[in-house]
Amino acid sequence: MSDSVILITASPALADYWADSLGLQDAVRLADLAALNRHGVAADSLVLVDLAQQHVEEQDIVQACRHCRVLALSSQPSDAEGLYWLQCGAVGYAHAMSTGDLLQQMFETVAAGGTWVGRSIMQQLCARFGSRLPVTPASPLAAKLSERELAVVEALRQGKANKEIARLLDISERTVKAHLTSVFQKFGVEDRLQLLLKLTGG
Amino acid sequence: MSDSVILITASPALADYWADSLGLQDAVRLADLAALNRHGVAADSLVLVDLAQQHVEEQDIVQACRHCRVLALSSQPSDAEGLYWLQCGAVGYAHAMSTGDLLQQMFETVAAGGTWVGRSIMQQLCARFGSRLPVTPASPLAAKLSERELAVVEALRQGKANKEIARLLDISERTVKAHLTSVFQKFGVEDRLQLLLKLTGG
DNA sequence: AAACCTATTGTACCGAAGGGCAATTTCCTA
DNA sequence: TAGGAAATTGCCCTTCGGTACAATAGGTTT
Repeated sequence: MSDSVILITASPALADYWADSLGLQDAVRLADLAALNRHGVAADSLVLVDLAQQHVEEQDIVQACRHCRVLALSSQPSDAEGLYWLQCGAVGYAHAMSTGDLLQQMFETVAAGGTWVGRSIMQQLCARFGSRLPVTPASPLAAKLSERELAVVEALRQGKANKEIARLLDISERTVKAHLTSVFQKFGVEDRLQLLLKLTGG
Repeated sequence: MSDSVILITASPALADYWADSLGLQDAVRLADLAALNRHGVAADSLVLVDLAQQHVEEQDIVQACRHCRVLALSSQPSDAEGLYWLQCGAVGYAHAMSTGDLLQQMFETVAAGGTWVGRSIMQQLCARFGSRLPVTPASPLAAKLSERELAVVEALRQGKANKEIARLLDISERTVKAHLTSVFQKFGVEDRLQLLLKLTGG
């Protein structure tokens, strides 16, 4: 079981709803994430956060998620918002006014060490995961690019600069440029930015 | 909830264990995924698959996951295996001999439309993003940008150069640079390439 | 009114990116 | 064995990207 539960919302009514649904009348209540980080709480606490509040700093989210299990609850859920919080380290994301059953469900799931993620978001997460996989010799890219060019492209995909790529592959920066020039031609683009867009389907 | 439940395992004992733990004495039992795809089942069925069996074709997995909610259960769980199945579309992954409580937990989670993912796997899934967060108007980060900065970012998204952006917005190239410098700071990146990666999520 | 924020632009500097021209090496094929 | 493709690198040049140091103007907040 979790050491303690913290409810974070500016709305007393919402906190009441959560507490009633989950049987947590004695849960700690705070106004915002900043307060959580300022005062600190027992490590590994379970934190329910109402996303209605504005001005949530990314740093606050990351810090909170590092120390506690954060369950993000939005009054207007969207996949984008959910992905954002999950990437910051939240272990669950759902509608703030979910039914008691669903809240109970999520609560038990995360309490058991799992992560509660809606179907749509999970699919997006996996889709991105797939698109991030390194280019394999089996992909259509390989047909056009040489082995070395592929290596350079892979590094470029990570946002690396020519100098970094050179160090990475243990070749001179000039050679990196040579490979890139070749790749640009094969793909009909003018620079690394357009290449990246072409690769990632932007 | 689910239209029907299918248990896929070559081990009758394991099928019994699942059925007992979840109170599904009347669940359909099949030997392997191929059988599921061959005969077909009610769409959106909940499928528990024992991963002990060898030679599971990726195509079979993907096809099964497209039509049903697949809960992958391994006798020797590993993050790599879990990630593989989740990528294929599974909605859950855990130890095949998990405690009845945990099985029940997972079962209810996926029945509720969620996804059961262990902590370790979730972290890896998120780690694949690195520090790159997809930013949409729904994300808190986008709210940090001014109207003008958003316009510049939008153009950058198209792979446009500073000079083009300047013409597009009818401002000087210097102003474009000013806006970009501001955006870089707000997003914690060093150049347009990293910004793009952060925006598109790779 | 003073303080402050945003948008705008200029000049200037520096490093990164991209490419032209040319040379060398290695490895594979006709 | 000669020819060719791929990889490698150097030198030099141009353009682009990013920033430091300012300055001006309009709008908002206190």
